[in-house]
Amino acid sequence: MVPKKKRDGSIEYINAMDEKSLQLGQYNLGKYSKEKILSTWLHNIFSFEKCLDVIIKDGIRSMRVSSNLFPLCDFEQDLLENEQISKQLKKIGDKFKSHQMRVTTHPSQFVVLSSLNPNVIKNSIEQLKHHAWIFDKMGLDESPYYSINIHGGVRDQKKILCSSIDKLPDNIRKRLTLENDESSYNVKDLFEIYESTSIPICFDSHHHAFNDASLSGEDAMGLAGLTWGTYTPMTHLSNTDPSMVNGSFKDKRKHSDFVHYIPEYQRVANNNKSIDIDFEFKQKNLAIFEAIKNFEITL
DNA sequence: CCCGGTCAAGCGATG
DNA sequence: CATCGCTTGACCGGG
Repeated sequence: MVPKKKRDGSIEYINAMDEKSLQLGQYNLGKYSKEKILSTWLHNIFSFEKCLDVIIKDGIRSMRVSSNLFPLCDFEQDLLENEQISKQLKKIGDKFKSHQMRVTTHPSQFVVLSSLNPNVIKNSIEQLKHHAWIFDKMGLDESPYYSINIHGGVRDQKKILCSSIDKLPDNIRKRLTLENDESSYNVKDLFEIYESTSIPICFDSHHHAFNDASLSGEDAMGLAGLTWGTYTPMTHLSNTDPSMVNGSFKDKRKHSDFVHYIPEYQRVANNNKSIDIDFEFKQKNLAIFEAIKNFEITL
C-alpha cells in the first residue's frame, strides 16, 4: 500500500499493485483485440516492478507474485512469447535476486491435484506450468526457496495427490510446496505426502487452528520444518478479525486488515531467522509496519 | 463520475 | 440446494 493525497488534502492508502483484469465473456464476444490483451499484460508487469520497488524500499524481503498478471493467457498462449514480456520478467527476476528476496506464488483454488476428475488435474497442471513459466522467465532457481504453493485439494485423496505430483515436470515439482488448510489436509496429512514425494510443507498457523491434527502449533510447525532440508521453511501468518472471533467458520477464516496476534513460537522462530513468514493481511506492508511496532517482530 | 451487477475454473461449509 | 469464500477486487454498462 502506498499513500496518495486526495483532492481534499487528506491521505488515503491505495494498492501499489495496479493490476488490470480481463473477462472471458468479453473475450468470447470479440471485445478484446490482441493489442488490448498484450497491453494489459505489459501494464501489469510494469506495475509489478513498481510495486516491487516499494517493497524493496520498505525493507521487506519476501513477495508473492500475482497469479493474474496475464489474464486470458490460457487462450492466447502465442502472445506470451514476446520480447518485451521476456525482458521485463528477466528484469524483475534480477531485481529479486540482487536484493536477496524470497519469491513465492499461490495459484488459485481451482488448482486441485487430488481431484477425482482427471480433466481438473489436467487443467491444474496447465495452471502450474504457467506459474513455473513465469519463474523460469524471471531466472529463479528450481527450488522451494522460490515456491509455487498450493493446497492438497480434495480430502482423503492422498494417492491421487501423490501420483499427480510424481508426474509433474521438474520445473514445477522442484518448486512445489503444500500448505495445510482448514478442512482437508492438516500438517500430519501433508507430512505423509512429503514422505512419498519430498514436497515441503508451508505451515499456516491460522489454518492450523481450524484443523490441528491434535498437534500444538509449535509441534506442527516443527513437523513442517523437517520437510525443508537446507532451505529456510516458509510459513504463513494471518488472523481472525477480533470482531469475528465468536462468528461462524466462514467469518473466522476471513483475514483481518492488521495483525492482532502472532503465535509466540512463530515470532521467536522468525526473529532467530529459522523460518520466514508471509504476512497475509489485507493492509499488506502497513500491517507489517504496525506489527513491528506492536509485537517485537523483526524483518 | 458513480453505482450495482457481474465475473473461467473446484471444493467444502453454511443456512 | 443455492450461495459464499477462498490474501488482496476489477470490469462493464447505464445513469
